[in-house]
Amino acid sequence: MARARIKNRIRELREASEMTQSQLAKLSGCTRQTIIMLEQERYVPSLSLAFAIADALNSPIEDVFEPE
Amino acid sequence: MARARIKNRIRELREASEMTQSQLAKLSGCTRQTIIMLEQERYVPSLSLAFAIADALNSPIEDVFEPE
DNA sequence: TCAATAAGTAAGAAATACTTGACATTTCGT
DNA sequence: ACGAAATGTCAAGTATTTCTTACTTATTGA
Repeated sequence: MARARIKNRIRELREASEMTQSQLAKLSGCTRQTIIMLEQERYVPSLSLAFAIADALNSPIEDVFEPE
Repeated sequence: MARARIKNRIRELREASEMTQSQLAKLSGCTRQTIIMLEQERYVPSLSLAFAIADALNSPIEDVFEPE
């Protein structure tokens, strides 16, 4: 559908919380590869993963993700 | 990964805005089928579609979607 | 210098989201 | 009662996300 890109502050918020990629992956129930891909903005996550990550980062979705 | 279900208020908000499924589909850049599936909570949308729909409904994401 | 930890790359498989098209059913105005 | 508009169902195919596995590189500490 060629939908809009979405930027995220995962790395920024993760480092602010002093978490490793592995820790965030575990907390949000995905793999480390997925976190890497997301931090590099190689794809847009599903909404449920977005919620899980926002939760793990103690931030509302809109703080973590932003459409360009 | 067996991620959490997510409830949504798409139908409720769409009807409050007096929009048909087709109109919402067009506005948010997806098909009518997709809107039907989402209203029936048959699957969880991608984050970008979620943003597009929330936008079309003039509501923040957290108002439209909620993890169970 | 060695081992362990953190981050990155890549490729294929599996799962899920999304589209297309065709047809059925309900609702509603005239 | 009729036709049109809105909603729903089904199935098949495409696109995208996510996982798995395996290997690389850099950093740090004992």
